[in-house]
Amino acid sequence: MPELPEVETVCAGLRTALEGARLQDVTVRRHDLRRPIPEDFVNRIRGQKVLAIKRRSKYILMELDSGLCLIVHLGMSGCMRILQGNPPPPDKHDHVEFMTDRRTCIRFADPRRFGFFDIIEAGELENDPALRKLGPEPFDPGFTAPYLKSALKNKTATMKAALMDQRIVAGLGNIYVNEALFRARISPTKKAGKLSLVAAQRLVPVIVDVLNEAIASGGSSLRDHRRTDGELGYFQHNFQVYGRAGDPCPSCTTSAIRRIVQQGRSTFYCRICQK
DNA sequence: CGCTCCACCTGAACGC
DNA sequence: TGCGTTCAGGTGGAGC
Repeated sequence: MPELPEVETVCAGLRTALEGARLQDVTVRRHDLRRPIPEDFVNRIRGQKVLAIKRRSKYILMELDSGLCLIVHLGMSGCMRILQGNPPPPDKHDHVEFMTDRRTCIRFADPRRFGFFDIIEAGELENDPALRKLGPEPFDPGFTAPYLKSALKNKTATMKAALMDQRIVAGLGNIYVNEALFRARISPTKKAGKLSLVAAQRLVPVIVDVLNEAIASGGSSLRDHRRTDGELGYFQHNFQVYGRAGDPCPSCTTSAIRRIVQQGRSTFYCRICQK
């Protein structure tokens, strides 16, 4: 599911429910997620207060008052539900649950079990193997056209592959890479090392825009992505190319949107508008 | 090292 | 209705 905007939307919901609250009960119903949930997981975090909810790329970071940090990744199909009071019986994919001292229940459901939970010392965040290699956040002042051009220098991979690479820029996934390349009129098959500075100057702001718009509309959402309140996000209705194979290009209106496969994933683009 | 491919897992959608 | 096939947002390890 979730690319950066969806994770940011989930974080916003978690902030309201969790910041300043104490994790009174922690329940793990299945340990076999993408990374197994450690045996001592519950004991290490039960009773602790959540100081802050942060986001790095697609990772949710929960800072606890003991100096530990809970890292959560939603994988492809993970979602967080926030429920007040006594929750209904869990269904088969509700794997992890927190009950706070405010009687708020936070439920993690993940049918495909690609998500994971981890606990590290807050001071070790930048050494974490998952976080260490990440490139800049798209909203960082350091994410500029000159940065992007130099990060792509000599790369023979395609633009699609390069923008999916979290070491170049963190947080983009399949949908927003498709949308950003369309808006910047850059072909997904273009060799990344050949990107001109002018094209990079178009690309950087549209990446920021497309993510900001998705966050503003409540996190994109796919078929099965849900916000923490269980409502679907709205941005799915605004995709210009993603999932629109065969439709007329919204820009030139004469050519049809094509679907190709790159790195085993669908790419959608207009062959006329994107060079 | 850079790059591509594939596995991980389940469910939804579609074709016959 | 039912069965088989294909596809899905991410990540990271294998292998070239």
